[in-house]
Amino acid sequence: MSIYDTLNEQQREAVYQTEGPVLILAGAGSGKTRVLTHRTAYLIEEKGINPYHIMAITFTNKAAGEMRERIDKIVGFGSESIWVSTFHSSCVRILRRHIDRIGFDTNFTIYDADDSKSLMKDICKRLEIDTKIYKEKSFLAAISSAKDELITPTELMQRALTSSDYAKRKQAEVYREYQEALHKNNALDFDDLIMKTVELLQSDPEVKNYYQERFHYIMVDEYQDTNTAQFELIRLLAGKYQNLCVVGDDDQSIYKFRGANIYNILNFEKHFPDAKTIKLEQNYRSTQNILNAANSVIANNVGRKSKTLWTANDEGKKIDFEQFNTGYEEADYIARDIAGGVRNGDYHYGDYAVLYRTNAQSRLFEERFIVSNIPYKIVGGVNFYARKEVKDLLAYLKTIDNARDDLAVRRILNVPKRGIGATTVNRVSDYAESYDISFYDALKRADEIPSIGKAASKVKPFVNLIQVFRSKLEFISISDLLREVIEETGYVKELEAEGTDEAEARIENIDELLSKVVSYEESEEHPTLSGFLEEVALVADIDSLEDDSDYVVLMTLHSAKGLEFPKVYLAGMEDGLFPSYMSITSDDSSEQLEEERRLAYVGITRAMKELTITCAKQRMIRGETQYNKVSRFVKEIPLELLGGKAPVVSRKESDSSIENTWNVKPKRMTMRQQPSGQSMQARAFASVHTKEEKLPYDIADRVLHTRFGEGTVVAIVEGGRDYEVTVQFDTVGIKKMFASFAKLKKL
DNA sequence: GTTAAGTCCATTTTT
DNA sequence: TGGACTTAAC
Ligand SMILES: Nc1ncnc2c1ncn2[C@@H]1O[C@H](COP(=O)(O)OP(=O)(O)OP(=O)(O)O)[C@@H](O)[C@H]1O
Repeated sequence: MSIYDTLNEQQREAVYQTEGPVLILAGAGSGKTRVLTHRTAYLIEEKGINPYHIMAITFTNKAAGEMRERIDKIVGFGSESIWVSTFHSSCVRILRRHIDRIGFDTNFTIYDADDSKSLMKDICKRLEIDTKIYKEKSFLAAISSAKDELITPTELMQRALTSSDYAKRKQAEVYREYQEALHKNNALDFDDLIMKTVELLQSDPEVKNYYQERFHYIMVDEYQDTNTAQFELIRLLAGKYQNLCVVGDDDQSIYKFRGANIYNILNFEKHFPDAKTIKLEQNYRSTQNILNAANSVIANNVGRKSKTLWTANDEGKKIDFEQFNTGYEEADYIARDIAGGVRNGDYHYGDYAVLYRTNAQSRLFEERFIVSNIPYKIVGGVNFYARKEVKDLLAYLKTIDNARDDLAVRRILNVPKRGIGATTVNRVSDYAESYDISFYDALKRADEIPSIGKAASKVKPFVNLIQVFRSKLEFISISDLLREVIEETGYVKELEAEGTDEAEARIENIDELLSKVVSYEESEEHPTLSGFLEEVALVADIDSLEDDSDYVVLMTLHSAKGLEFPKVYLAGMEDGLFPSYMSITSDDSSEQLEEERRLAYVGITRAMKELTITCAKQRMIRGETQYNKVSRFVKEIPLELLGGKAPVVSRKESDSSIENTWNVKPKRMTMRQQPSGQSMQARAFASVHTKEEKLPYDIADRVLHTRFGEGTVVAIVEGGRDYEVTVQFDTVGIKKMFASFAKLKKL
């Protein structure tokens, strides 16, 4: 029996249909991703295709890794030479080789959202735009959607000129400036990665030919969420052999807000007239009840491609629907339910996922889970690599690696404080501009810049520091380099001295960064600093999910796409939250509501065995209490599928008592890679320090600090749970710290 | 140039 | 509610 016998008939057809354009259109859990994996294996194993000629595009880096792994399990060889990656990573790979042909240096830097924003701020300042009226964010949004549609600054300007909209013209102008600035910095933003690749392939026949000849077979997962630029990219790459297989579900298109164009999938047969369409109809993931619920919700959308979806699985339990008075009770219920399920041996923590519409909702669950000692991991929110402390240290590494990223250099020039302020930065910047050199090169010539005067003496040590690191680069490992950066800059020391929970969380993140460097070094045969920085630039939070770890996963519905869990909670199912207030009130409300409904469909279909839907009558949203009705999507589920342990009854006895027991606040930053519940809780409690009755020192006493050395106490302020002590140190100056952290010794 | 206090304002979703 | 940004004081 071959492995292809584990597929059903339609799936097998999709696997065997290797030639020409193919659209696999199918509902959730029908094995689309599985088909792609087997199809790739089939190409290699049965068709004798060289893995080198196969490209597979996935939605996340994690999915790419998994696909490669599974192919490897089936075929046993060659999987490493298949091109499996996301759109963004693929483009970076192509551009690193060939972008010089369109006027960039191949070691361009990639700007993340933060970087783009600071660049935009500069530009608005330069163009004297009143950012109270025209917001940076709105410019960035306009530029981003232009790029998703492959619209150049010139084209945008032309469009703007035909309308009399002043704002549009401003946008086009800013777009042009923004692109020029990026070019000058030899940088690309996220959307550029795709657009520039398309530009490259369109303008350079040689490069286009090279890649067309490389990719004989191309496959794209989650095709319903591709945008116009990505479509064009695929069309170009597949232009020669036309062996393009796309896989998707129009009912799961949920990324319109970032440019996804559902017509890519709806019109696939028009784009590729000889396309073969294959539909998969059997769902292997969920129980009948769950599938029925999902089907009845999505049936309320119009203009869908017709699809059947059935399952041979059991009917399963009814969907547990619970309404609570507050979000606290909701979180409490879910926490108890999980704890109970694990206690009974029904599930492991890792079988559970809590899904919600907005990241802000994670907070209540986090607080509750800490109290209940439930191990969890929050996916999403602020990307790990976007956190201040991580970005600071990465900026050091970037600057050491090559100081061409002006933004990175500027970021760390005064971190830690070196007494270099905005004025100096601007003057150096002007100087760099007028001599057409990089910011860092200008810093090196600080003495020659007349306008900065004595500030030059402050810049010198910084440049020296970087040069010293550079000279070490070839002798020490990346992790040791990072350790030295941390040591020399006193970054962690400073945080330690702060002594707050937040600072502690930042230190943990820095440790985490260190271990990521170490694991990069271990995984790579020839680890390089540039290689590490590259890897780090495009990771999404979801990539850090580990399958074999035993923790409850909390994430937004968007992040959950493509995943599955034995038991799923859909929390906050309230009108105004989900569907969101924005979608209900906007002027193209019906369209937006359909997208929200698709999101609900995605959420419901993540569940394999059990689904719990919860909502709260009242909920705190940005400091205000909102009263919400049960989500319309819940009402679209037939009543007979719903059950509930305590449906729609208010539970008096738990009213206020719950809120009052919640006094353990989680740290401000979500920890990465939640360890076991036990140590998590231990740490959470460890941060609640007890105030000492009386301090062993007083104002004007001489004291000793483990890091800062000797100093004199200048002030002691009694705070809520601790004393805040201000000390004038002999060497490092004045520092404020909490007594219980600083552990000062009286001399 | 740095820091503390004070004001405004926005909240979907993210590679 | 709290984060981002501005203003005022050191
Ligand atoms: N022929 C099959 N026999 C047994 N199990 C299958 C079969 N096909 C798929 N499955 C299982 O069904 C589940 C869903 O498969 P997969 O993730 O590939 O679906 P999908 O269509 O990509 O889902 P989604 O659209 O939700 O991303 C997986 O657990 C997979 O192992």
